[in-house]
Amino acid sequence: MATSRTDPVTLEVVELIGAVVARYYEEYEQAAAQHALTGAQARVLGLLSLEPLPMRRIAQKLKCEPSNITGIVDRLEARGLVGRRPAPDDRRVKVAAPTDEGRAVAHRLRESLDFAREPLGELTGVERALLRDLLKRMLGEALA
Amino acid sequence: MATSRTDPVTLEVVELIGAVVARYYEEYEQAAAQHALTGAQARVLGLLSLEPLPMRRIAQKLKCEPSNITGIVDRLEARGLVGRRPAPDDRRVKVAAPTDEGRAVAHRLRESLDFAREPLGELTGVERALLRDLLKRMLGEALA
DNA sequence: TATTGTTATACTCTATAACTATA
DNA sequence: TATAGTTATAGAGTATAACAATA
Repeated sequence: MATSRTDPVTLEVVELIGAVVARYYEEYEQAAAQHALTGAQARVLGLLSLEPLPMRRIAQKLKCEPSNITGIVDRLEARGLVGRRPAPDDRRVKVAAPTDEGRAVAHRLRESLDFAREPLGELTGVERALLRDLLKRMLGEALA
Repeated sequence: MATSRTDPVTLEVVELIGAVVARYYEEYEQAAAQHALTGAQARVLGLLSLEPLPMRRIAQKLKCEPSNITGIVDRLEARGLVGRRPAPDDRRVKVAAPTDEGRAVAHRLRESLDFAREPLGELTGVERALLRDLLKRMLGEALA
């Protein structure tokens, strides 16, 4: 197939994906700031609102060093959005979980993340399904 | 049309876009690190390799405060990748431009940004064109 | 006076290495 | 001894405010 890595359509798609990434990131930071959170704090809170996690697991999900998570959770805890509790079976492990207020903020945060929803309104249902399938194939096994 | 902001397909697409953004960002940082650059430094160098720019214009493009650009360009200049020169018509303005080595690094950086190219190999030419059109419509006027 | 770039300051995120408490 | 979390440290990005040079 005509799949040179530098064919015009491919380069165009690469540029468009760059634009999507820039816009998504920008709007994510703005949404976080509206709740007086940094991007990293918002990401951790969002993670924990799905499922309480040990510190080390948070670091794995965010692909950063565990030592960084200490400070981020510290600041979320100081705001009353997150709490730590020792795991019953291994007292070395500390599980971070959102408070009721933390869950509420995480929910409002998701609501205000209109980016990928509002512009999707431009597309018909069939087109959105098509886009979904193309993105899925593009991401391939990396979805795990 | 059945365009509720919370219909299942829309939510799925939102999640997929989040995955694309995460992967793109991660790989961008890695590519930058391979050249001993931070993400911000790589972005500025990439911008300047297209066109020399006054400090203030760089800040506008990166959507950050001008005071931040001083340090980023300082570090690129210390590495010999970028130079500053006063604008002839307004000596307040300093135009940053890549050196020959800066241009070479920017070029290699682009080469190593395989993300949105390699996985696009999964798609046929027709599918890539389809993806391009969908992304274009999604981004709408924001492409300016 | 207004604008460009810089400096000074404070905060956050990041990685590395050393430390503690458990296991 | 190994592992989970933390602390200490240093570098980088960010915003804000004040400043110098130029317009």
